[in-house]
Amino acid sequence: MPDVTVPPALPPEFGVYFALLEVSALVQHGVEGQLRRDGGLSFVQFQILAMCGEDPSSPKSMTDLADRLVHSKSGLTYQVGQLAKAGLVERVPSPHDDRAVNVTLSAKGAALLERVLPGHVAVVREVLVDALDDVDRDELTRLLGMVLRHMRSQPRRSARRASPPS
Amino acid sequence: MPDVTVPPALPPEFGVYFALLEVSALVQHGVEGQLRRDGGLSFVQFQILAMCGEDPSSPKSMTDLADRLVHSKSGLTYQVGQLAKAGLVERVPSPHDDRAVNVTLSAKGAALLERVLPGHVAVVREVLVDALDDVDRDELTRLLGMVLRHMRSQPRRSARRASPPS
DNA sequence: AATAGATAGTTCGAATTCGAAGGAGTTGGT
DNA sequence: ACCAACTCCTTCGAATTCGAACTATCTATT
Repeated sequence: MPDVTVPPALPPEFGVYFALLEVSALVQHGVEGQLRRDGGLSFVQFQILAMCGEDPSSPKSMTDLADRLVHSKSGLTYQVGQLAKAGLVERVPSPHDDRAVNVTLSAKGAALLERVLPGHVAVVREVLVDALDDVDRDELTRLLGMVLRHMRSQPRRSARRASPPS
Repeated sequence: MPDVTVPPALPPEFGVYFALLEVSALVQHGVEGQLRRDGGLSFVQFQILAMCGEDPSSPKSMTDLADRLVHSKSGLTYQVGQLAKAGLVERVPSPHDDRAVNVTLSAKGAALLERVLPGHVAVVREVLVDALDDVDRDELTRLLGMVLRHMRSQPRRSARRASPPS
């Protein structure tokens, strides 16, 4: 019998880490089915549409979308291409920066978003929102907001690895 | 200005949804870099190793892993294949069920896991754990645990068949 | 036992993802 | 005006992911 080395247990405060990952994965999975059925959309595509519809007065660049959705830029190029091909979004050259491309919802895209949203809301409610009462839900929102602020305040992705030797 | 913006069409209690998704994506992204650098592992591969090392006395089947990591079975087959090819895990036929395959850490896999874990813990701590004080972190853990229980009480992920409700 | 229906895992093709490399535009210092 | 460094986005190839179809095994009912 191979002696099984017991891997070092993680510190107990890391329960929050695993719980977070699993909850988020389960929510995404639950939502993906609905989006596919009701609108033929992948989760990422839905996120792009939702973000574009969020505030039409401030158009979103590819980089804005990639940062917020935590997606690679090349992946975004691909998905925005798919959505554009389907006539759901339009690429609009930025007036201020000739390098940038803004992505806006087309009328068709806005209509699809509205068609998909009720079912989406229902699934998220069933799977996530209804798991907690109002007080606990507000508390969870507050705590996640704190984490988000903490993360956003940290250095960008160009984080150089601190050489540990010294 | 609120920390968490929500598309106008969504009820306000859905802030928790967007916050959850973004936090989780950022944590994963932060962790991926460290895993790749320190161990040449993808996040999924690390999760598989970590889960196998969690409690060697209770071996994990492919389905166990797929359910817990919220991954497709075919994707798991691929990744376990990669890990086995690298000599990090071993496929062991289940003694109780000839259909099932259990995945166990090899000595090499356990060693790699131990080598990668300290840096991993450091990144998770920096990015997530340190965002909150002890009280808030425990509270977040508790709330996520409640959501998890709620989700798990619902039909399994594998439950997917066209069976007419007679 | 014998059958039907679930379950475990794999294989396959198609779609998606990422990182690296590259083209084009912008910025700031001189 | 110039040049270097930076940013925005796309293209490309390789790796990963999923769902559907399939084989083999288990379970429950008859």
